[in-house]
Formats: sequence, C-alpha cells, structure tokens
Amino acid sequence: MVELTLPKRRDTVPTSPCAACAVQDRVFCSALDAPELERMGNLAHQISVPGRSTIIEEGEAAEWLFNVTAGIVKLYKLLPDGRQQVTGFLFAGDFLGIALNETYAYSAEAIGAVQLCRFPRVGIEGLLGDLPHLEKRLLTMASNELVQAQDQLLLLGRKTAREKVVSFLLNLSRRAENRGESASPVNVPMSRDAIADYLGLTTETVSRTLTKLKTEGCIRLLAGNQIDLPDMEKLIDMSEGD
Amino acid sequence: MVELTLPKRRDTVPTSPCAACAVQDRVFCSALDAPELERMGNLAHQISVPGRSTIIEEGEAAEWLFNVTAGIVKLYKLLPDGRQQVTGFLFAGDFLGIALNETYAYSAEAIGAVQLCRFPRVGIEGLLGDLPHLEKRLLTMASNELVQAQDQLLLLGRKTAREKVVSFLLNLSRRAENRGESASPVNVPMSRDAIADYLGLTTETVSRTLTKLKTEGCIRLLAGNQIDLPDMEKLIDMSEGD
DNA sequence: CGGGATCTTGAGGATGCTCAACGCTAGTGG
DNA sequence: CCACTAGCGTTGAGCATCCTCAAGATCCCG
Repeated sequence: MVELTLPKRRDTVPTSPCAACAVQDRVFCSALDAPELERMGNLAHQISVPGRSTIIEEGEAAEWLFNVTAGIVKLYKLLPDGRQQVTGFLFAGDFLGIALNETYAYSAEAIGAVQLCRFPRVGIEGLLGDLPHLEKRLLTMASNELVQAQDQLLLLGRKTAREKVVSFLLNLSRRAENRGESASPVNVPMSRDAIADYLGLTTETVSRTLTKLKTEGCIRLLAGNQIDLPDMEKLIDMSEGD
Repeated sequence: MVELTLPKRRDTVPTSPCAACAVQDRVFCSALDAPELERMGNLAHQISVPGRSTIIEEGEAAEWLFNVTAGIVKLYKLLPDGRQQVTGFLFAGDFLGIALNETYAYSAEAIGAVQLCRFPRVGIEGLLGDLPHLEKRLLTMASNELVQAQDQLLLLGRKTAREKVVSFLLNLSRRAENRGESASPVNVPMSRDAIADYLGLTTETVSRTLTKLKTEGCIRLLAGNQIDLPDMEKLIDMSEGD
C-alpha cells in the first residue's frame, strides 16, 4: 500500500522534504544527488486534494508541475459538446506536466484523495541548465511517454472492444508490478466511465465486455475493485487479436 | 516545393553538409551554433531511399536517427494479424526517432522518394552532454510530439469519421503553412489507405466522407492530390462537432 | 493504349452506441 | 436501526455508424 504518513515526517524537516519522500526512488528526482535534491526541495510544496477535484485545466497557463506521491489522477481532454477522452492515469511516483509547454495540454482530476509534490514550472526550467541529470531524465521520461502514447494510438485506432479491455487490464497489471505491487489480483480503482473514456468506448460496452470475459473464465471480478488475471499468456494473446 | 538540389551542392563541401542543408532552419540543428553544427555534421550522412522502402522497423535496435530533408515518411505500428495504425506522417524538416530508446517503437516507410540526413544514435547521445542546446531542443520537440499525440488520442477515441477527416485536412493545412506552403489548396500526397490507417477508419469510409464533404461544398477535390478548403472557420467548427 | 494500382460507389451486415430499466452498495438522516 | 437516496454498475432491446465484400471508375505509368 501507499505510504501515507509522509506529511507527518515532513513537518519535522521542512527544508528538505525530499529526503523523506515516499516515492523518491521512483520519481524523476532520483536522477539527482544530495545537493541537487536540496535545490529541488526548495522549490517543492506538498499539497493534498480531495477526490473529484480538478488539479489542472486544459488551456490554462502551466504554472505548476507535479509529482503524484499518493492517490490516482485522471488526465483527459474534452470536446466542446462534452465528449471526453482520458489520455492517461497517474499513480504514485508518476509525473504530471512532462510537456514543458506554456499551457496545459489536458486537464487532470483526482480520483479519490491525492497527494502531490508541486513545483513552479519556471523554477524547474531555470534549474535545467544547471542540473544536466535532470534534463536528461526528463528527456528519457518524455521518450517513454511517447512510446506509451503510440501504443494507445494503436489501441484506439485498431483494436476491438475486447482487445482494448484486455490490453487495459494488462497495462494496469504491468504498472502495478513496476510499483512493487502484485501483478495478478490487479486493483482497478477507476470508474467504468473513466475506463470507457480511456478506451474510446461507452460504460455499457466496458461492463458487458468484462462480464463476458468473466463468464469465459478469462478474468475473475473480486471484491474491492480487484480483478484476477489467471492466465497472463492467454490474455496477452487476446490483447493482440489471437 | 521542396528543395531537391541539395546533393549537388553538398558534394562541393563534403565536410560540412549542414551549411548547405535545405531545411537547416527548421530541423533540430537550428539550435546549434557553427562549431556545434560542425560536430553534428561530422556524424551526419545524406541518404536517399526510393518510394515504398522501409526506413526503420519496429522492434529493431535503434541504430540511427534521421532528419527528413525531402519527401514524406509514414510511421506505423502493426498488430500480428496485419492491422495497421499509422502514428504519423513526416515531412521535410521533421525528425525521425525522437524517442531515444534502444529499439524503434514503430516502423517507417517512404511515401515516394525520400531524402534523409542520418545520424548514429550513440553518437548523438554522446554529444548531448556537451551540447546543452541540443538536449533542450530535443526535450522541446518531444514535448510538442506528446501534445500532438494527445490530440490524436482524442481524435481516435472520440471523434466521428467526418470529424476525423476534417481534423486531418486542417492538420495537414496547418503543417503546410508552418513549412511556408499554402494553407488552402493543401497537398494530400498519401493514399486513402494510409489516411484510413491514420484515422482508425477504412479506405472506403475515408473516400465516402471526402465525397460527402465535397457535395456539401465544404471542400473541393482538385487535380494532383490537392484539396481546397474554402471556409476554414466552418471546417474548424466541424472538426470539433459543431 | 493497356494494365495495374488506386479510388469510388453500392448493398448488406456487425460491432458498439443509445436509451431505458433494474440491482447493488454505501452513505445519510430520521 | 432501518428506510431512503444517490451513485455506480449491469443488463436488455433496438439502432446507427462504420465495416465488409464486391464491382466499377479513374488515374498513372510504361
């Protein structure tokens, strides 16, 4: 489970919150040594937001960048008539605002309570020249984001509803594993609506597809939003059409 | 039209091809000063490939990076059963391989004859520490790519066929304008198939949609793959559902 | 001209959407 | 303590958009 005692510890070392950061080994800060980390820490502010609150809004001036230290964030874009495309979900350790543009390219909303480490964008940009490790790290992160985005293009453009849902579950599973959580009973904390808007489907189709996968024995729906993936190999094949 | 006399000029200054580059003010090299450009130039090789040839293949070790100096390149990913998702089109001045990963995340194929400026990836990475301008520039480019990718996610996940086609035409138009070409009779050099695979549609749907737009007077299909966009405002509204 | 590739058009059908009702769960207030 | 409600998830019936399959038209290059 996610470390939630961070604020308490932090209060005792206000000048160096990073040293006590619960996710410091996973976030981009890990590219920094102690003095560099101190400079970053001076820019950082811990903030907490309740569920359903908006963290950033598409089109706004990009004043802040964030590390997610606890909770889950939904990133999305809207069309004028309200259609929504979820572009990603962020978990503890993920970075919000990699694209260092003047305005945010998408909105972000907390799913449940979220804790964030907030940095002023111009401050980070000012550090970039001084901290080459940081710049290199950001470039690597942006590259990885691009690869993820391209996988998602393939999913949205060419996969069937079933393939989309299976790909999504496998993706969640892989990311959970990377965070040191279990790969198989995977936690699915977002609503069917959010999943649908991520996969380019409707709530009903997501629900129906999960039911179908369950009756076929490909997955098991457990209590507390957990989904068991009994045969990864089979699911991987299914996610690509076999 | 694109400057195609580059090779001739280059032969007279083999040690500094960059100085004669037809797209030098548009590519990432523009971030460099003269001595820096010289170091880049020492790594560069001009190559030409005929139409339909494969430039890179998804999954291969990423040995080379490229600048497109003339022609058009199609980027795509494949599913095992042959379904194809085009992730982008590159024009003169665009960079191929921004994601500095060990392996290519997608394949690239020449649409018509293409000229490329080729760099060894490890060579570029070796320069990154020395040339901070270059690293900054790559980060900016990656950021812009990410924003583009997110727009494409919205398109693929939530737009109708008609909205997709109109968005595509506007996008081509905007990029042509950025290259200094005309915005309105826009050149559409790729096949209906490639467009369909880019928009998550079939050839037939693309064709039918264009025909419909034509009969409604929203566009005009001209000779030589040119399409006239008489009312940009109207098209912009259409691309978002109004 | 001829012929292959590309594009267009048509008819029928399937996937996933819309609209609607119902069930479940958790939180709330009497 | 329990009824009530709101939100979310599931299920069903009918339908629209886009796909599939097929045939014809057009273009381009030799």
